[in-house]
Amino acid sequence: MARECRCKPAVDASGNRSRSCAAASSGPVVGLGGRRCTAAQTVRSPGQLRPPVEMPMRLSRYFLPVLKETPAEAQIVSHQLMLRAGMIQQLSAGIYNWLPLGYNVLRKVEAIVHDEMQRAGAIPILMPTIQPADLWRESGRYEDYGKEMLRIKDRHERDMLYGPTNEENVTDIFRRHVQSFKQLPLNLYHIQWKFRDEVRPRFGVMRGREFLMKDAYSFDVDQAAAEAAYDNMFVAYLKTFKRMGLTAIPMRAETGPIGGNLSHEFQILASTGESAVYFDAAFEDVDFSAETFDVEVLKSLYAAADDKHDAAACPVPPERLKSGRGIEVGHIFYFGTKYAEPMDAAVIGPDGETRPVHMGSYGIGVSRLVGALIEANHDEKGIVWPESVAPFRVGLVDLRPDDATAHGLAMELYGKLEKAGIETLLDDREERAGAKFATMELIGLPWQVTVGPRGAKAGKVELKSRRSGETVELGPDALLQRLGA
RNA sequence: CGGGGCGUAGCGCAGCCUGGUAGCGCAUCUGCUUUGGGAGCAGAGGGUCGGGUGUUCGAAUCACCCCGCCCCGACCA
Repeated sequence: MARECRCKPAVDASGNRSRSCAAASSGPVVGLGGRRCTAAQTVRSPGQLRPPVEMPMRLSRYFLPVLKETPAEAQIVSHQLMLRAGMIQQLSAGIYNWLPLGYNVLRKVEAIVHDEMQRAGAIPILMPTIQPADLWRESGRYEDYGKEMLRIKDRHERDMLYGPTNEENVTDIFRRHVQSFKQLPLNLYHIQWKFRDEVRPRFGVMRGREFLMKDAYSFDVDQAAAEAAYDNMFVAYLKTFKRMGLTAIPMRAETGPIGGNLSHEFQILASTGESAVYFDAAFEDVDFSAETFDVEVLKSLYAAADDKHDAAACPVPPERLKSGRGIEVGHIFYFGTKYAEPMDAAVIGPDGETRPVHMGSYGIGVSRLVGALIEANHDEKGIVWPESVAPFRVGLVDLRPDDATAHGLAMELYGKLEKAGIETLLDDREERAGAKFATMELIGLPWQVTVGPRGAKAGKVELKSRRSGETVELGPDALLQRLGA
């Protein structure tokens, strides 16, 4: 793990929320409309919209506690930047508060995962965080799981637990309602908080004790059908990560406490990743933007994390072997009847015979992804969000709220961006130019629009790409057009 | 769970060894000046020194116990 320098110049937090500019008090504070569909290629009916994850916002009225200084406890860059950008705040070891900016990103990631799961045919449900121990005794895992499972008692001294995963729970749902192969295939998923009492939580949300996870569970009549369901999820994962601007390499994996004999983990490549990974150069030729994939080909390509990689036994010739660092963000399993048998989840097949259902489970670390995204997208100045998960798309810098021309133009643009439903964060604080630019770069919004007296006089504003650093001067109309307003 | 370290103002730290009742930078508040890359000057506010017990005339400082957090290792979405 790359460690950042821990030198600490004696400086600190630039404040949020300086007084709001009196001159800026006209106009609506928050737009009610302006909901953008995060899935560019999907059109949802209004009934399918989830609560808005972003609204135009002015910084003087927002809650963005940015830190000028890197807190001592953060070791890796994503943790440092999440703290500095006011995204999260630790409440206890491995347990975090999600502040507005971080929560925005978390919901963006969540929305993409939801969308891709449903496109793949999985059906959303919601299972509880607290589960009765008896259910886990049925599968034998109450005894097997070990100290990672947080065991608690209710007031009646009944054994309960804060779920580290939900195989038993979903199997119980299944067995109570499904009797026939005709009701298959079925894939139920949810996005819910989990708790694993890690001995040593670290790296911020990358390895917390409480974490948000998407877990899907497939039910099929036999192994062949279950493996098709597995492949279906395999492809959905590639699409999901691609949509977040990440390259995820599927690797053969151990099944651990989930069990089973077929498993892949998905590692995204980031220079500061937790483990070294080795993979066939052929992965670099894969078009992850594709709609369809040849799963058999992808499964056959070599890829392994360092603990499973043996240079001597590696089937890939050295000149075709690539290496990098990876972060595990997803893990899929086929485990057959491991839970169905002890828990008596069975269906009647076409032949009239009753047989245990074949299952698989498919996890994505949603909260971990927020950290992983930063590991894969940052520079020395701060975060560089991919557009699909950015907390706001545009950062509008009202450079001099006291300059009538510049301020007027900034507010006009803000109003138009708001009306067009473009997620915009307006920096209307009474701060110096440097502080405003530094904040924008730290929080990493994809597009920065600077409106200052210099340009405003000539009817020009500045548009800057956070990622490339490229800057263009253009008029307000051209700007709005560029941003799709 | 083994080994190590740290808890002093919102953040980052000094003071502790050698006990005498708390300090620096940033942030915050007020005023003036400044204003395209984390401003300057002047003034102000803010701390049961993680908690408890003990030693002492006196404890941030010494001793013991507890709690919390961080790092290395074993373990993991």
